[in-house]
Amino acid sequence: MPELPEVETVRRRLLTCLPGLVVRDVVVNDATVSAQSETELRALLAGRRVVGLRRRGKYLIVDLGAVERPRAAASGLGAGPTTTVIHLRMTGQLLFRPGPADRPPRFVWRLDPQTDLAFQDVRRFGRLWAFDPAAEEEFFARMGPEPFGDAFSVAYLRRALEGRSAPLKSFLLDQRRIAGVGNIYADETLFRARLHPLRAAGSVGPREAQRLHAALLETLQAGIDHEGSSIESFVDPAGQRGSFQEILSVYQRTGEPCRICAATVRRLEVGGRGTHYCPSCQPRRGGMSRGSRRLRGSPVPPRGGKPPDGAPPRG
DNA sequence: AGTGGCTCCTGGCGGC
DNA sequence: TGCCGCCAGGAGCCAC
Repeated sequence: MPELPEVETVRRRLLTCLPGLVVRDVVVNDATVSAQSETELRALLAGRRVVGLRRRGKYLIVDLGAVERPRAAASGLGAGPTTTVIHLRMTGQLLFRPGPADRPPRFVWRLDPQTDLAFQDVRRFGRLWAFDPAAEEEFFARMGPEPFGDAFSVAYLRRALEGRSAPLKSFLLDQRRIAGVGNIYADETLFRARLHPLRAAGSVGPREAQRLHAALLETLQAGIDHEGSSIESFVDPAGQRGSFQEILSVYQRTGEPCRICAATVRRLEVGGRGTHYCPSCQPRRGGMSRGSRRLRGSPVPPRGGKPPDGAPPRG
């Protein structure tokens, strides 16, 4: 399921071939893919050249320039530049050469020179938006900072965690706090940070917050380096699968031995989402490390107090 | 405001 | 073999 590393992988692949092409036409085969009609989308996209590819969280942004020959554009909606946004959600795929499929792509961009960019999406959760670039800020107004951006500092993370009773797992999945984290990278991040997914976000101490910050960046970067996780159906626009799923520590490894300590990986449900963790590396009580059994059963540190955190850095 | 639960959607899978 | 029901989850919506 496409999260930040998968969307970034798609962006990088598209970057090698999409910019410079001109959208000649838009075909919508499934009207639920966009709140806008095929006619509206055509008016906003057709005749425009792809001038940029960006990513915001799990959203892929395709920047289109102004119509170069205005007479060719549909009238009524102007001919200025357009920002298009695509969310792949669970099973969305942008493909240049779609394989045989039971159903037609949900939408197709017909490009010049002769190329089709097709959006295949079995579960039909994916979405497409198109709007004036001036509306972009409002579109993303409620989304939290980019993990790799300057705004996502340890200080920011500590402020965001402060006072929250929600479990860490739910906190990481909340796009208003941090952009781009989904179920796979949330579980893997908490494992790397040695934090239990049910720990209240507000119970995380300063050193734990620092660990969580580092773990998130390391986990996401590893995902990007491996060109994403192909757990269900993720493939990049050339049809290539990522390999991050081959090095997962806990996600979907229920019942298997932890790669660090050999304890059995467990599964529980948090906020309706399957959640995987190592009960030994990620103890329920704050900050307790493997081997720090003397602390087992000790009370949760008072809020704002310094939690026990003598865990050695994991190497 | 924060939090949790429900909903959408469909292929795959286990159980009978 | 065939059918039924459950499971996966991103994000919007709603209730409390």
